[in-house]
Amino acid sequence: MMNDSINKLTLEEIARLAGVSRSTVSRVVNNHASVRTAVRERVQQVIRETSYHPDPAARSLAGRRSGIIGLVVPRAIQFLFTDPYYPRLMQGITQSCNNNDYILSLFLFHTEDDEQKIATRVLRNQLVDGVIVSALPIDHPLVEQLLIHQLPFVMVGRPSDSPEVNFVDVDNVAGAYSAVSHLICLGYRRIATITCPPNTTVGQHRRQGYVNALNDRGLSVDESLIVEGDFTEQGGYLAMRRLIPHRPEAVFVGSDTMALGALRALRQIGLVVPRDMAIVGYDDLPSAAVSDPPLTTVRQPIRRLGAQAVENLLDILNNGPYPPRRVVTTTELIIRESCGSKPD
Amino acid sequence: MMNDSINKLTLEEIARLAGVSRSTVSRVVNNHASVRTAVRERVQQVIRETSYHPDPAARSLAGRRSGIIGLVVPRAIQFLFTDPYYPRLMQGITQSCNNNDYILSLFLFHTEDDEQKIATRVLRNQLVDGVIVSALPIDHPLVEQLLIHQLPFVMVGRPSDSPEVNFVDVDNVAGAYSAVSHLICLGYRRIATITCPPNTTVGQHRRQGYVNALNDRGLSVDESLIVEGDFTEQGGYLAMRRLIPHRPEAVFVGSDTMALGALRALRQIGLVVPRDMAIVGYDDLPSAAVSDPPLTTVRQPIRRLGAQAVENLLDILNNGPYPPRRVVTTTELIIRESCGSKPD
DNA sequence: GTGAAAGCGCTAACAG
DNA sequence: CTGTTAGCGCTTTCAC
Repeated sequence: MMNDSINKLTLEEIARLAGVSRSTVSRVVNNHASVRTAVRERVQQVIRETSYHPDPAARSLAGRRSGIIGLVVPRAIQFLFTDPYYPRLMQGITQSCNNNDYILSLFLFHTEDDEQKIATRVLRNQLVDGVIVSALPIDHPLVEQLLIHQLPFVMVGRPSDSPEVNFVDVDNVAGAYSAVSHLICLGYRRIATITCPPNTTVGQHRRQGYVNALNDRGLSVDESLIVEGDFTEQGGYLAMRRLIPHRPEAVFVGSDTMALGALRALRQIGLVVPRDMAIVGYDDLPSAAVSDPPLTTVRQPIRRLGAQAVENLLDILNNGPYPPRRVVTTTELIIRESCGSKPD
Repeated sequence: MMNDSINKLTLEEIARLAGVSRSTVSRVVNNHASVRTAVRERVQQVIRETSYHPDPAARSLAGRRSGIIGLVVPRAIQFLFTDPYYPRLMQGITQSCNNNDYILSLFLFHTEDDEQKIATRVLRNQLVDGVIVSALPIDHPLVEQLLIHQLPFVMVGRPSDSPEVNFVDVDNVAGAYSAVSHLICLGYRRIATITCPPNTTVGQHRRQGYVNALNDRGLSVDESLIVEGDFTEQGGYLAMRRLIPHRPEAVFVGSDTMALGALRALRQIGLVVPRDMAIVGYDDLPSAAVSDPPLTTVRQPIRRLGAQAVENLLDILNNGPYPPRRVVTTTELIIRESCGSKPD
């Protein structure tokens, strides 16, 4: 009655206060070029004073975009979600979302039913403008579904093939290579590896790096020194137990979490790292620095990967899908105590 | 031309196919009672055949609800987000969201700017129907803001006072009490504690449980045996280093993550747990079971807390805010090796 | 460069 | 119990 600020703020209202039309305000809000500078500034002024924010629902109904992107974690890898890797990835993702006024929705599928039901909902509706999917087992159907529905997406980690798929990843072959090379330089010859699951590209790439490093130094690959892990601590523990009878001098473990399990297996039977066996991990999770002994490990910039994935996704949203965005960043070998050391 | 399934599916379209009006379809979709069974079934049939899903944007524009809830992690506790506690909490939350066709958005604030900007956006717009906030430092302004804006919310962990605030929590006083009592039963007398930050209710409650247990057994509280931690591994490490000169026989640590740091401090100077000092943690994170030695700890049902928070929030959304929903669940003492043991 | 007008797909009175 | 009718707040042609 005496104060119109009680009215809900709408474009209309801002238009009235600025003495222009609704369309003009919309243009200003959306940065459309064709608005006279004077007018633009007046409108912006009003928007600031009223601290007006456009209604996202109306926006996504009228326009085509929701301002939301999704992070999809399929059931197949849900058990990995508790790995410290994920919180860091999400930190990177949200940081970039915050910077770009985008919102992140989290889709964790627990059951097949979830996966079915929600996937449909997400894919068919314009609920999200695009999604980020973390690395998947090779040939996981999700990729194809996303492709079919033409929902823009960026994968964190590398897809198996599909030259169309956008991704951000580290060079896992090189990362593993650097770790194993370092072990060789230190004088170890009988070097084993606990791999990531072979049905993942990271599993394949890190194994390849291991093999390459051995080959390049003229060391032969002994299949009995290659044991499969499953990304989990327990998996690392079990793998190490299988490895122990083969008496490796050093082990390159495909992830820090598994390396922690491997350390536990060694400790349990009284073997001392690195005196009795050297260990190198992968990821450089926070726990790697405080394990016993501290882990030498291949650092990957997890937060940055998350942030980069978002940036690429938004770029695709704004500028179209071609060419595919494919970013490969480098790793860094962090040398701590678990690999032993010898003076040069 | 020959196949109308190419048309975008709308309420209108479903109505046409089922030979009813748009409103009727809407009623069926929203489970409004007043629809004849025969009609209802016919409509449902069509919906199934076409696998129609209502447009969430239109829905939230016309109706009042977005079908989205938020998980808010303010900057003040962002550094805790990497704690394994969070992934588990999110698993519980998403599980419950999935079951109720709700979507979770994640709001991680990294900077003050974020906090300002996004909080405004979230709070003022009907972007989310409600939010879940994880435990906050006492008197964190977020609570008041949410209250003022009347955005429904449920806190995981206990608010400082506010009888209006909905929350789910465990009985931390009792949890700590059970841990310390157990140490006393084992024969320890000189029992220290590494606390959670005192500006949190969990810090206060767990400390209270510690004090109560000592008092009830006629043991006096020695302030030099109470050291503050900050929830982090490093914090636990530093706290233990301060504690060591006072030679406690046993330490009740306010969280597993800190307990891990405490173990590291002891290991570093060659003290053996539990022979030289007994340790009990809190949370029962996965890493507690595989630490060296495995941690005796107070288990809280983190996933369940998350799921429960969502259920309460949705209940509030559907049935109004009164009475406040306040759920307190119990903890369970998990006895492993770090506390030592004596035959009865 | 700016305004008018037509929806986006749905919910919610209001009639009947 | 069901249909008709207004919008929800915004984007977007299309004129001017």
